[in-house]
Amino acid sequence: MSAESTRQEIVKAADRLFYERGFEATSFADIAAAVRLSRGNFYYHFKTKNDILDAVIALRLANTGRMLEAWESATDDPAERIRSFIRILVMNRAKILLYGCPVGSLCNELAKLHHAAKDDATSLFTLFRDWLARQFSALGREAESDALAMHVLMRSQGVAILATAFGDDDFIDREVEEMCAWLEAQRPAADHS
Amino acid sequence: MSAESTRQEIVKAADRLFYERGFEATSFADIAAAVRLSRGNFYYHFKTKNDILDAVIALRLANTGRMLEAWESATDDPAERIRSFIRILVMNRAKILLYGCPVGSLCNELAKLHHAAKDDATSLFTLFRDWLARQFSALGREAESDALAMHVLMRSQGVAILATAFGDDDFIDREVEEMCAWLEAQRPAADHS
DNA sequence: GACTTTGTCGGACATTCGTCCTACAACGCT
DNA sequence: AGCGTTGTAGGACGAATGTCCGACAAAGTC
Repeated sequence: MSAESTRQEIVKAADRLFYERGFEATSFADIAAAVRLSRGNFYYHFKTKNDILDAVIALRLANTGRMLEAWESATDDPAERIRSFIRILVMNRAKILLYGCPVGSLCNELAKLHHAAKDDATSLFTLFRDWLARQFSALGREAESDALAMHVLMRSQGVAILATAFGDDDFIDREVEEMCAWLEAQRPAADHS
Repeated sequence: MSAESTRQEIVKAADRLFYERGFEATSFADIAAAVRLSRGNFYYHFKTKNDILDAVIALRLANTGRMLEAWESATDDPAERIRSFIRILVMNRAKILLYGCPVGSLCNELAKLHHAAKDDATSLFTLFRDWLARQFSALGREAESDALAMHVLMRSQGVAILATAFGDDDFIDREVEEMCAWLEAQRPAADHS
């Protein structure tokens, strides 16, 4: 097995475990067991736990970037693109009910730990934020595009938190529907000048 | 010092530390140091870490209950009562920017840990949820009162998460204002029958 | 066929974790 | 004055933590 592919296996396993258990609660031994490597051997691939965290964030940034590009290629309609984002809540409902949002929970944990990588984790949000803002601009809401993007982000975070806390499946559907209705209402008023 | 007052000191310190650092990341030694007690002596007051968590949740339930009663005594206007809830985001902005929402982050962490006390933590949300639902009922929205309560809860959770991630002070103000505007729009349509 | 490189293994390390016990100081009661 | 209760101190316990090292198998290079 090449070093690079082993490294990727480690990062993939760490990505999953950091999401499911949290960063602090996941030990070297847990990740090692997940990829069936000896615990000590980790030192060869990653010097510290923070190095793994950096690699996981980099992986998520790359994956998120690809996902956003795919949504952008799928349609020219900005509203439909935004709906693609909103539908994450439905697509990933099973995992969200158990573990919440990977980005939100990581940012929250790193904030509490005053962790150096907190800003890197936040940049995952920034990726979504800027992409959503571009879609709202394309929708003709240039002036408020960033505020609208933050609003969409805010709603999906809130839905994820409550869905996890209550384990409520239907709540997700209701709020997603309401979010889509809100989105339709955001189309700019027709210009009668 | 009586055992009871020492116990309360411990629970108060644990409450703060669980909020600021998270449950898992807070050790017996941390709490002991905060109340200037020897680490080993904890066994006299609390047999296990879970016992402390239970006591912290009980304390939060009691404090939250008192807060809701105070809001209910302060005014007869249900909308103004709901605004009292929304204003938590402004009142506690400093701590929220650093650590997020105490309830949301605790529920999320306990969910990831598959912790037995997760449902107890969720009952903190339930307290707010039922109280908010009663206010919406009093506002004349009986049929949708629970959904509206969940919507308010969802928004405040989302605002807390993003405010923490971005450290954005103004974002809180903007979303609180928008939430109040949304609330005004929730008054039932006048009955013309 | 000797030599270097690459990736893995098993375990050592100091520390910290949650848990638990024993010894003792301070106090109220008789 | 002697006694029992109550609360604290200090430290022991095994397990687990993140970090790190030396030995070694497999593969490629000369």
